[in-house]
Amino acid sequence: MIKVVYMATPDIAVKSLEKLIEAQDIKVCAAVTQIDRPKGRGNKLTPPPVKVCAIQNSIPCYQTEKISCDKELIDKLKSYNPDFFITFAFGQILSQEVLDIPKFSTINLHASLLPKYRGANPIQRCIYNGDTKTGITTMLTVLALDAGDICETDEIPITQNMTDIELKEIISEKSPDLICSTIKGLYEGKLVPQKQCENGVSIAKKFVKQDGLIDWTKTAEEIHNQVRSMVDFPTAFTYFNGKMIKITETKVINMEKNEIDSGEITDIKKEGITVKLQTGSVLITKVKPESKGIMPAYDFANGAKLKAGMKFGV
RNA sequence: CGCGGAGUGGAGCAGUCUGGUAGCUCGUCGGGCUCAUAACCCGAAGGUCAUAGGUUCAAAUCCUGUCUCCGCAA
Repeated sequence: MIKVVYMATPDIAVKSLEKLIEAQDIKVCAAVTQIDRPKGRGNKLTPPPVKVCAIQNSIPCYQTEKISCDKELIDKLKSYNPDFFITFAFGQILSQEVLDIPKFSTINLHASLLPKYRGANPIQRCIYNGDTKTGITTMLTVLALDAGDICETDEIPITQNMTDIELKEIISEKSPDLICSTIKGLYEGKLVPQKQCENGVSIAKKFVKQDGLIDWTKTAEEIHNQVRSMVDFPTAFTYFNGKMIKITETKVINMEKNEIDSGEITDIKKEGITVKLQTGSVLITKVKPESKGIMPAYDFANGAKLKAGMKFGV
């Protein structure tokens, strides 16, 4: 029986926890997550999804603000005599003292093909940059950011119109198997972790609100990649008549050069709103105005009295 | 009680400040035009104005409570 402690917070990591709980030869001794945080409108205190899942499955769940400083929790974790710590979108840096607790090692699942996209935001960044493939990687956790030896990887192709939400879903589905296979491989000594190649290192920073602002002088592809990479957060947006309009779905129509200096609405039809750019044209198909829900771009155009020749961004 | 916006035929909106006949762009249905159409022309159906009270001769509109949805901030 392999004893593990699972450290994770958001919903992308829930399926992996469920899988570990189901696995016959693995015992999840405990789960560790971030503390409940005020969230959403009204600042309601919300428990992290992993905690909810742990409680439903009667797994002891510990919450801490900073595990490295939490002496009591560290002692508690030691008492389980774990073989592995598993981290997946945990959101805290572990100290060497914590890393040394498990008999075998602490392994981390990272949502990129390392050494590319180390850091907090690999999933959205690869779409934003227009990559055609990404993946998930299990690695040994070391003190340096996502720099540990690679255990196993699984590639994921990124299709033309894939969004961050879809990619997250795929990662959430694929991660459980990779985690299980890695712990078993390490436990049985069949898996030998490989050093990361230091050449292709890149860092994926988190998006901030302002990253969502659409620059209409960019190319059709760049805008399309921006939109689909941040549907979940922060969501690409522009302005129309002084009000914020979020754009949640687009298509690239062409990449022809045009003699204009920024985006201009050229056509409005059922499929959506066509915006012509310096390089290419995008079709905006779904939109989310202030105070409203997501709606087809054509419906928005009808209500907002949008006409060809108008521009977004004001 | 963090700040703010919104709820009006099937969709998206205007009307609310200044109370007095339910409006606009679409969609749907029927008819016409057409070789034909997602185009155009004519006509029709469809709304307890989120909900519960209050004020008033009269409330979508003013006041109060409730529900739902959303933006910001964290």
